[in-house]
Amino acid sequence: MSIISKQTLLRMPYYLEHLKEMHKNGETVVSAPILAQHFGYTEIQVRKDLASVSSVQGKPKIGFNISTLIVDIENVLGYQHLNKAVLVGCGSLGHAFLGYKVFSEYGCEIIAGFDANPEKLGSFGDKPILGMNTLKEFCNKEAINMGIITVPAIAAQRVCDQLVDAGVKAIWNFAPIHLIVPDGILVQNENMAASLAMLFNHLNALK
Amino acid sequence: MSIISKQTLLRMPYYLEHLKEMHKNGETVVSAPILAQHFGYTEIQVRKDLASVSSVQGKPKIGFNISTLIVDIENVLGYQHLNKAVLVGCGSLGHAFLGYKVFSEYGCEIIAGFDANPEKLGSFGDKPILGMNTLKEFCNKEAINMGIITVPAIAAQRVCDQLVDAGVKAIWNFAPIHLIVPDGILVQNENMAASLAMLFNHLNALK
DNA sequence: TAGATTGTTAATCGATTAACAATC
DNA sequence: TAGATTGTTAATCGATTAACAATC
Repeated sequence: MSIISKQTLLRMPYYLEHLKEMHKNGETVVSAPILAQHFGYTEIQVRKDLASVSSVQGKPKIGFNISTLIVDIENVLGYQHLNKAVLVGCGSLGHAFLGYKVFSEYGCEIIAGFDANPEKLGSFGDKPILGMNTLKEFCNKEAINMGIITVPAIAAQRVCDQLVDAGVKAIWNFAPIHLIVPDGILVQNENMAASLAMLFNHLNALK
Repeated sequence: MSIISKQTLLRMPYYLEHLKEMHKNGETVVSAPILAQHFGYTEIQVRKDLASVSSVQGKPKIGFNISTLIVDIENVLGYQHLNKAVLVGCGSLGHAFLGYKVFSEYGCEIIAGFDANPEKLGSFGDKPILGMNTLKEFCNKEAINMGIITVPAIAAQRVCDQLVDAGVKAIWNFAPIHLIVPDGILVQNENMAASLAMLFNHLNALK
């Protein structure tokens, strides 16, 4: 187990999903070449990826124990315990995330939504939707260090500042805008516009 | 205007957003150092990015014309015309996307949703929700070449196969699974699990 | 033993950054 | 002209791939 590069980390959820599938099918060991073939990666890349997360060395001619690998990857991904988060911006995307149970499988539990619009306050499903004036107090009380931004671009920087002020250290940003944050705060951008750009670029190249 | 690298392409939506903001504020020219400072990029990176998309060379001591850059970037990103897409999987995330008007600003128009569950068929807002048995015919008739997958992991590969069979050439995949596709089909993965992994990794490093 | 798979060390590749000459 | 900003060519860096020895 060595230091894990960013690119390796991004591949881990795919390995995890597939290993769980294999485990369900009763398989117990897996080798780098097998995984490489499935994913269309090179053998060497898979071997390096596994080496960087596995708690035990692989066995020549055999490979890796699937159950052990699953636990190792879950640890690397931070799935040991549920990480609490707040979400700001309860529009259509925000609502979807509040009701999206899949996040909890990835170790993330959204415990409350916030919105600047008083008409949106109340609750959605089992999650409360609170006013922005209570954000800081809430985050402090609940020891929240992750925030999700699903507001329009124009409002995103202000919301970001408020989250930082509330003590949040990691921000998942769905607004298509570059956020300015102090050192030590991580902004993970989920830029739909950028993804669409990749797709259109591919389609245009076909013509 | 040269060939645009993948990384450069991914930064373009952020430049575009900021340039539109500057334009709205009445500014007419912008230089690489100005943009670099805003985004926290290096001057040289911004200069290379702009050089690879701009239709005209920048002017020493002045910079680039904002309006021209905006048009150039929109062309690169494929925003000239609305690209039609279908969405498969009308759960909470799928519903959110069907109602998410922002996609149209990024050049993407979802014209119909599809679902395997007969109870979900009908419509959502102004978008029809159709059965999977009509997917191929619909895509052919409407000349659709982009599909969005928002089904659970377990169903994703089968849906992917059906989209490919329906003639789709670009797939935007929200299921946390590696999809196997023939050559020439682009899969753009939007892996929420991977993003969360980056965020948790950062948080864990703080402890 | 033979062969498949492992881990390690070196080479390649793409992207970023640095150095510098060109220009308005 | 002087100085800011440009584009270009070279160096660095991180990630991927290749080559190869170790091992069950």
